[in-house]
Amino acid sequence: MTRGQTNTKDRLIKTAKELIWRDSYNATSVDEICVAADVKKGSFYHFFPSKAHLALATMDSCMQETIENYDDIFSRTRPPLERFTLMARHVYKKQQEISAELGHVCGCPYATLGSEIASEDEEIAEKISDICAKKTAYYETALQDLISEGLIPESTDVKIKSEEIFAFLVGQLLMARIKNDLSFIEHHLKDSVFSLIGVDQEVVASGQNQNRKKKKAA
Amino acid sequence: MTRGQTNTKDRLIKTAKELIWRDSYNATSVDEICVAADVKKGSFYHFFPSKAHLALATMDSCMQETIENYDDIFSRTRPPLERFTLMARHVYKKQQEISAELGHVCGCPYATLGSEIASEDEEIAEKISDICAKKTAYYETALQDLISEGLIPESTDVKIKSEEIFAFLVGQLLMARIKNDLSFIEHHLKDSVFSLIGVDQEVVASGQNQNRKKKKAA
DNA sequence: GTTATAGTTGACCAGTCAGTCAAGAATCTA
DNA sequence: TAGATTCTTGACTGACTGGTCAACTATAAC
Repeated sequence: MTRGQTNTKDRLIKTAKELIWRDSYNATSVDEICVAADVKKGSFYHFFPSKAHLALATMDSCMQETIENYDDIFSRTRPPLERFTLMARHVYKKQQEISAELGHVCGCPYATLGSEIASEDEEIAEKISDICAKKTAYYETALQDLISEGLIPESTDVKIKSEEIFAFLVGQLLMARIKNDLSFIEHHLKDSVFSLIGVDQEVVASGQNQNRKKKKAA
Repeated sequence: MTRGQTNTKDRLIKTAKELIWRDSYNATSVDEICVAADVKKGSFYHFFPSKAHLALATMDSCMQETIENYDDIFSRTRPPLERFTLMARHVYKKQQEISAELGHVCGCPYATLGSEIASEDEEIAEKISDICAKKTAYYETALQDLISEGLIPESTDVKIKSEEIFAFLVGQLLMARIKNDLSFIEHHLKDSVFSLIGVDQEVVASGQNQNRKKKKAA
């Protein structure tokens, strides 16, 4: 073999993602990852100079997936409120899926990893800060569009508001992980986010009616 | 010595609290705790049957402190909004203090520990769920009092709203830990919580003016 | 002063940790 | 076919892990 013709590296990343996400970084050993991925330790260190570098690679992989999903969910062709509705549903679906697969609610992979080693590994902490900035950028655009449509006050500080939304999601996901319980996310996440955004639910409801009427009329 | 005349156990708890809070549970070894507390390993296992039991003890210690603070902050003799104002200030002060002492923003000790080992140690996960319930109970009472005073709508679901507040705080503290930056908490936490509660800032401002007027009149 | 109890000490254990390395196998290019 | 490159293998290392233990000391009650 000369170049990238095996999937060893991908297998390592996929396995590590699951094990670290389910348990934690320090509770997951390189040996454990290797056994689960059916890769010998020597091969591991052929692809990654250290365990921390694998963790970075898993985050890149997660982020790539996130971007694909968010580019769709937060597409500017959608009405801005629908974007948040879709996001809330997506969060729940994803968590349910992972919970079924790994046997435990896992929460936000970035936050879990970051909480654990942010104070010890600067490179990882920086990467997570970067990811946070990328995610809040989606919210910012949507909030700006909400202002344009007159659904939230013009005085709204979209920068601050989007950080609030992000922190709220991270917090809810963390509690879901600790309690191993997705019911709040399933039943209340959307409304909570809407309330946090500061959008008037009645206005929204009437707005949706208008849309329905328009569609019917068309 | 016959009984409780040394402070070895307390020293272990205090040291463990700091090290686990700053780094993480799995990144902090029993040896490390013992050296930092100047306690021999044999003594450690005289007081605690396992490392996990020490972690439980540190949480009890933290919670005791929290209760002392919250019993004051959330005293029903205070106007309910003032309780949240004081809480926001207390969170910042506490974080600043710990950050100065340990060299890094540490966030919420329960959430950090819980995020790391909730999926592996049920006893700890349960204890954290319990702590969460105790904290949200303070919020619930305050929210109920806000309803009584007509500052938030009667339709407010205090159970859900208090969980939202809790998750929001946990999320903000987690981001502060990852970014090692307290500026959001310093400058925006109070207003964010108020906005989340759904209290009208203008009403509040006029209400405070009324209070001032009353005091001046008295 | 004897004895029971509480606390201390440091050597010790088996297992695990992240990481190394030299030798070999598989594939491409020349 | 020869050589270069990429990947694989498994044995190995030294440091560290949580935890044990028997001997020891300090204290208080009798």
